[in-house]
Amino acid sequence: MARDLQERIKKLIIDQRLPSGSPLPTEPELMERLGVSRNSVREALKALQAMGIVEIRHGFGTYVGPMSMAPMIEGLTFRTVAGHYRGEDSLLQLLELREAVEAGLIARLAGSIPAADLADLDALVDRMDAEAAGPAGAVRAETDRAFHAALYRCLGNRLLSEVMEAFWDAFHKVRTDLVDVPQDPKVTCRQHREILDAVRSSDVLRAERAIREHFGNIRTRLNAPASTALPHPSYDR
Amino acid sequence: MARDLQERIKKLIIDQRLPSGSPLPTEPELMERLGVSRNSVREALKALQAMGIVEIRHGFGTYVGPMSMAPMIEGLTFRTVAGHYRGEDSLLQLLELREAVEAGLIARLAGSIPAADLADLDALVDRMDAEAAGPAGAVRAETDRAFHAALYRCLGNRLLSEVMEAFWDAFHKVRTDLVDVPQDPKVTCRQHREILDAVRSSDVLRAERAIREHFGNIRTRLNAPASTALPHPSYDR
DNA sequence: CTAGCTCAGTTGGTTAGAGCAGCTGACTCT
DNA sequence: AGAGTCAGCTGCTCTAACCAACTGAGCTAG
Repeated sequence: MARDLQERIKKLIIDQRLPSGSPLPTEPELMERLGVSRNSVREALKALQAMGIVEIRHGFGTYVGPMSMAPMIEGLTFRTVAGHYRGEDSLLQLLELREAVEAGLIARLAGSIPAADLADLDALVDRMDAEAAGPAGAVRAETDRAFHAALYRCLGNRLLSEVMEAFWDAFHKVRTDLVDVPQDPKVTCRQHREILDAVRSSDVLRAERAIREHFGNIRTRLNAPASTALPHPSYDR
Repeated sequence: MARDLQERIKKLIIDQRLPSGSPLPTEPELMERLGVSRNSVREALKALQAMGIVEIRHGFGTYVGPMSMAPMIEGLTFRTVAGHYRGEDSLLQLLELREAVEAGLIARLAGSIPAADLADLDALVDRMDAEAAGPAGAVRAETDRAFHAALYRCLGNRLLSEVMEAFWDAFHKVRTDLVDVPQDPKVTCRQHREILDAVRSSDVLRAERAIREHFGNIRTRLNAPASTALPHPSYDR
């Protein structure tokens, strides 16, 4: 029945064509319309919130959610962390997934990427160089993220962008929490520039090779420290 | 605080290295251990259930979930349906995502796929032929699904397989519910066989081309019927 | 007249207690 | 010894009350 409740609320959203951000009926209203107690309504809403379908703002109301991939990040992160602690190579599996998506996309990019995006990417690689040479001696994670996001922006596929960012986020979270990955910022910069140059020159094969090399590099570094499995590394996410 | 509760339960699972299927404390036990009311415990568990992290069995107990991608399917399906009804090309975006993943994977497959898997794939394509020539005159969806699942089985990446099946499921659900896609079973069979042959002959480029052609075919059929947007096609999922 | 504060009303958040419903396992009757 | 039954666990739903966050109208002070 709880299951059914969720479906009925979803149906409400779909049937009324409610866009993201639209206000949903208040809890008492839903109680009456669905003929169940407040408790059940709340449990259904909680579940829908966990799936990103609704957004609940305390003292304000309930709204149709942004339909982002945020809940997927959380689920994926948890799954990967749990798998890692149980000795599975879940982090590597996540990396392979990222590699597959990006390698499959890069072909569509080469040659059709707008000049404006290329300029943005140039700026990002320049920033990587600066960060590598700077006091930290490492490329900031945010810069790496921005590069990969900017790369596929021109495809005009919101779902694609969000899924890739979700994968990136989950990977990043788990990596920083669980394993101490050595960085060679010079190599990182070089590989990103190679990807960019390949895309710019419309060379599909070279672009795909560059992407795979980049991920191969991450993979190598991942295996290097033998997956530091701390005895009880308090999980705090 | 509800947020915090979920985190504490997740931390419980992680810290104790509980594998999928392990029993979790009962609701009264969680009440006491976490110092909150039963209602709050239940809402947290509902949210975790929606993310696939726990599994609740009425009259039996609460268990660590299978960590499958099932919740993602649901979220993705809903997102796609909602987007479609609002006039977005969300179904096409989902298809592009599938294409990207499969195109990015096929290269790793060509040449390294075991003979046993090839035999399974042969059998599946044969079944497709039989179904196409049979009374229904169309390839069963389950057969198509099985083909794509079997193709990447040998990569030994559970996450990958599940994500791809999740994408397939979401796509299939939305397509069958929303748009009336014309099928040419002969073409479907031919394209699957071409993919299989390309993989068997270790021809990376040909395999990738075959995959892209297959998805291109689906894409064409998707656009053909001008996305039948019914006025109020009662949503029942 | 306006800027800021205050307070009432609305909305979601939490607690408590009671009874319902599904499953298991031991006990009993045949 | 086997099948039926019942007590006990488990999660599920409901009711009712109060807490906490936010909004907006109205008031007060500048």
